Amino acid sequence: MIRKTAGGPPAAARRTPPSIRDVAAAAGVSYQTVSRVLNGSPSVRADTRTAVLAAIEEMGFRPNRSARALGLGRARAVTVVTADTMLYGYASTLQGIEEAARAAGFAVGVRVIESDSADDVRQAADYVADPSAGAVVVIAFDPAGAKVLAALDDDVPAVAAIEASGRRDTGRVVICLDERVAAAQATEHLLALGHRTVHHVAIPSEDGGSGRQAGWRDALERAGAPVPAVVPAGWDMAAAYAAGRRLAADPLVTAVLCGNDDLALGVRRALYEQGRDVPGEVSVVGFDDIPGSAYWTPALTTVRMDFAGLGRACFEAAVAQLAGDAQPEVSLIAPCLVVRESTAPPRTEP
Amino acid sequence: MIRKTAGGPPAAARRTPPSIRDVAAAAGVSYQTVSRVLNGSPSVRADTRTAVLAAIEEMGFRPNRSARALGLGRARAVTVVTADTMLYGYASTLQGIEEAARAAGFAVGVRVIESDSADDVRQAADYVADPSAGAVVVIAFDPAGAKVLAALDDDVPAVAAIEASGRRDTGRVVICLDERVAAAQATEHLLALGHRTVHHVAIPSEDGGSGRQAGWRDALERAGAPVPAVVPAGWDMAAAYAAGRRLAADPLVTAVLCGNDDLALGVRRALYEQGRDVPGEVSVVGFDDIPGSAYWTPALTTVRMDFAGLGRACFEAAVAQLAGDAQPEVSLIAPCLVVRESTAPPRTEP
DNA sequence: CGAGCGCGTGTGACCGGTCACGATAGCGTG
DNA sequence: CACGCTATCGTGACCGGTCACACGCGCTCG
Repeated sequence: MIRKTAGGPPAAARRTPPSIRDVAAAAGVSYQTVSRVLNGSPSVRADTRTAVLAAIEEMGFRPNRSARALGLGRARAVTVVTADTMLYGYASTLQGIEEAARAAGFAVGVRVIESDSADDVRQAADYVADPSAGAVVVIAFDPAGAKVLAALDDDVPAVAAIEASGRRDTGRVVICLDERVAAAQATEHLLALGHRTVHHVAIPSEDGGSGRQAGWRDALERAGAPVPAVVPAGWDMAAAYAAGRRLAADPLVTAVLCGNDDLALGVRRALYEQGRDVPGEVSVVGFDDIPGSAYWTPALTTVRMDFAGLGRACFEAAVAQLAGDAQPEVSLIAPCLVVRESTAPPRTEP
Repeated sequence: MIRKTAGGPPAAARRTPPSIRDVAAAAGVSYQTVSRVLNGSPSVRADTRTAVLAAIEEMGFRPNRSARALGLGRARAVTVVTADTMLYGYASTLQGIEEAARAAGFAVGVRVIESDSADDVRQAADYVADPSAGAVVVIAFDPAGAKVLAALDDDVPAVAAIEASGRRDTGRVVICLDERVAAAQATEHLLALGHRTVHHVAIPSEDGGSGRQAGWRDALERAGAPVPAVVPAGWDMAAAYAAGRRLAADPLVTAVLCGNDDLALGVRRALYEQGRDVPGEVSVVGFDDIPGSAYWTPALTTVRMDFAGLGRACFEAAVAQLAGDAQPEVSLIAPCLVVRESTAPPRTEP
């Protein structure tokens, strides 16, 4: 490592960045006073404070994050635990967390969960047990995230972002987007258009019962419509495409609710290849409102979700937990259906 | 912070996680020996090592990352500096870095650059100057990234991911995807199909001269084709859409190369709304091969880029720099054109 | 047979902050 | 005028690792 050079070259540039003690010496106070200024302690006289601040400014001093974390016991940081970083919902949530963290002067780390195997789950949980991880937000939209949440050591300050409320109690703070009512809304839109029922191509869900899928089922049951078998498609567009081909072959299918916009794309492509017009013959609705969906042909009817808001709320909650404060009120923008071109009344029977 | 409880409740669970000295005491050695085992020092007798390892295992000891970083002078971590986390190229590169880092046992941090203003650039550079940032990878596809790269303190171990070689020398290790030849390839494909020339809707570029745009120009000039004015569209699909409307109005436009797939989507939508068939009347090619592009209608001809490989290579290079090792050889998958449905020969003049 | 060397290990200081406590000064009060 | 209190500031120890160096031991070699 770099050590302070005692004699060094004559006009050598400083090697080691200034420490709190260097600043103290320059300002003519003790290191503790500098520390107090850094932490905004009220018991520092105004002129002392300005002197210290001037020294800090002049020397270009910046507190060492590792040292601070070591002394404090936990870092002023947030680390996001997630099974994926590219999928729109995950990436947007991460973005929301990052923005809020940066605004608050927190460092941000990312730890992805390789799989939901016991080993990978444990490794992720161990990772965030380290104090340098700071506060933790686990994105628990899927089984891997949910397992990590359960495996977390009790004393790591963590909150979870989940898909829908009503999940079994975990003893942890959770913040959710209400996808269930949103999915119901989308399904009702299709029903109101005159469709007999709505098929569902699903993403993997944490428990298969409380999120998008549940909302779809709710709406169908409330309307007394038949509830077709769910078509699972993973996160994979290819799987959605395959599912779409099967659906396309069935003349009774006139409306499809997809677990997310990517799946909707796969389904729509399959429909296209089979010559089934969207929305003329079958209506398709997605979920998430990814940026491109408004530009598709036809533009996709979908449900807009406030993932970024979810991320920000999670950050606030995680920090509150880190500080031992009461949980802040959360106010998220409710999901909303945005109707575009991919839905229409079913073709009237000839 | 949590302090060790001296007397504490009778059967109280341990509060503080075990430290290196606790392990040493349990194994009957000194803390330094434990440290040596942790770092794989060869000068530890085999049976001593196994004893220490057993104690570590039994106590569930995990080294404190902050303490290690403080002692070492730099953290075993990599932090990614980027202007964006959602755009496909950026997100994929980040993903590649994360995978490699996780495999190597490195922590990963993210720091996004708010804008390319002097202030934001400086803040980002300051952030990674902290030793806890570890090695640094700056994604310099855009002006903000390039500015941060230039603003970096000389002694922070950093490498940059850039769009194409041939950039002005920065004195920094840079790793690039050769987009220039890739763009030329795509342009030549269109020319070979019989198009008189190719229009270009561009993403922002770091210097407007060495990346995608330059490759396009190269190919046009080599073929003696006219070089139309570049249509800049930012990162914004709406801007691409607007550009597409203008292009659609010009009957001379028969082929469009877009700076990325998102822009291609905007352009294609505009063409669609104007009733200009793709690829019948105009051919469109994108860049990046985002996951959905194969499922669009028509499926997009585009250039596949190995962003994940770029990310992995950047990580390796950054770590080598952190360790003071020689730069490793990099081998990236070259970009390749994937021809799908959105390109065809121009309609023959009636 | 003693000096020299290499192996395996332990001790002390240090990284750069934080906490707990003590010291000093200035002030008001009985 | 002695006492106590508060505002302000400084000293020492500590967080949990790392480095530099010293030490004891057994071996080889002159």
